[in-house]
Amino acid sequence: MSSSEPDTAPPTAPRMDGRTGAARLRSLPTRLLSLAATHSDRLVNEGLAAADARKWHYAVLATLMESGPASQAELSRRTGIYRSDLVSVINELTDRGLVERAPDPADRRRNVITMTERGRARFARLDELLTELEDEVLAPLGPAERDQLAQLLTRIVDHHAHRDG
Amino acid sequence: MSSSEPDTAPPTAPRMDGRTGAARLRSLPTRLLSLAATHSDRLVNEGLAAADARKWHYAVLATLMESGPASQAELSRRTGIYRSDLVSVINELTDRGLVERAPDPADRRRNVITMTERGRARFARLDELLTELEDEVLAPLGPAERDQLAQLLTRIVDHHAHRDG
DNA sequence: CACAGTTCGTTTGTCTGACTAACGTTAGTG
DNA sequence: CACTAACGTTAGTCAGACAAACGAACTGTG
Repeated sequence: MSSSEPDTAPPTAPRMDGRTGAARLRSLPTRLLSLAATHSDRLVNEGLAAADARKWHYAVLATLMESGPASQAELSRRTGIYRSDLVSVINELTDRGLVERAPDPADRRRNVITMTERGRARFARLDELLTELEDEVLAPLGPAERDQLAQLLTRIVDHHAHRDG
Repeated sequence: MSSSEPDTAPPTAPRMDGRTGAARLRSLPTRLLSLAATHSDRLVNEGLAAADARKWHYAVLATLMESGPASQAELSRRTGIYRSDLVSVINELTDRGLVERAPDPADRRRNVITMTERGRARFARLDELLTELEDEVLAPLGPAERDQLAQLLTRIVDHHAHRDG
């Protein structure tokens, strides 16, 4: 128990380290992921809230920016926002005059969401703001490390995205 | 990836890349962090739920395992669980016979939470389970990459933990 | 053409996690 | 002894992720 570990390597990889108890707890990647995301989300949400915006606003504007007008269902798919939650997001955006919601004449089930000029300007503002916020979140990391982190996270996200929806 | 990058480094670093719109959206580290944490949390929660447990159960047991009996306030500080939420967690653990809650004779405001024998066995079980779940979450990454990820996340978490609570 | 199945927008509601407020009890401190 | 602070607890807010269902509209098949 004190120190000598048998050198017979266990078959299926041992415990992460020699760690047990709370030390293990502190080093658990899933926990670190949760904590980091919590801090990150808080900073981002506060920053955006101060500018009267939400993450979803940015997500929708960014998508419209790249792909042009789209139906809500399409926006839902591209941004990952549930279509039930998207309703109020579009409401907020129209209230602020950033997008317009109009029935699609070609398919009367759909609404076509179009960006306004104000919307484009707004996106530019939010984009800058978000750059600053990202910088704050990633403050302790250098440029190369930030890239690495992004890459690793992308691999994880892609892997799990393909497995379900 | 291809090869030719202009070596004139811009003064204040430009936009992350040449990315705009949705491509930028998809590469935002804060967003990746959120998504990865969502997937990770879901897997972990489902796995633990199948074993009639929750993340908090593991966190508390791990802390008790390492540091021995503690008051709820102390557990709150060490695990990061709010003391208001800790109440029901301890309830669940006592219901399952994994810990015992007794008033502290030395300070009658406090409860002393002590692990039972069953609790220790339970922790061992959960620890194994969590190892499997971690493995599932980090499936697309190799051992070295997992370490890197853990390190990067630790830096971020520590940085932001010191800044507030 | 008719009918079944699907898609779309929307409303409503659930569940979880992070977090605040307040209250009675108990300990220390000047 | 009066004050303040810590403790456990209850209750409640707020946001995000997600399920269920519904009417309206569209699509494909026979």
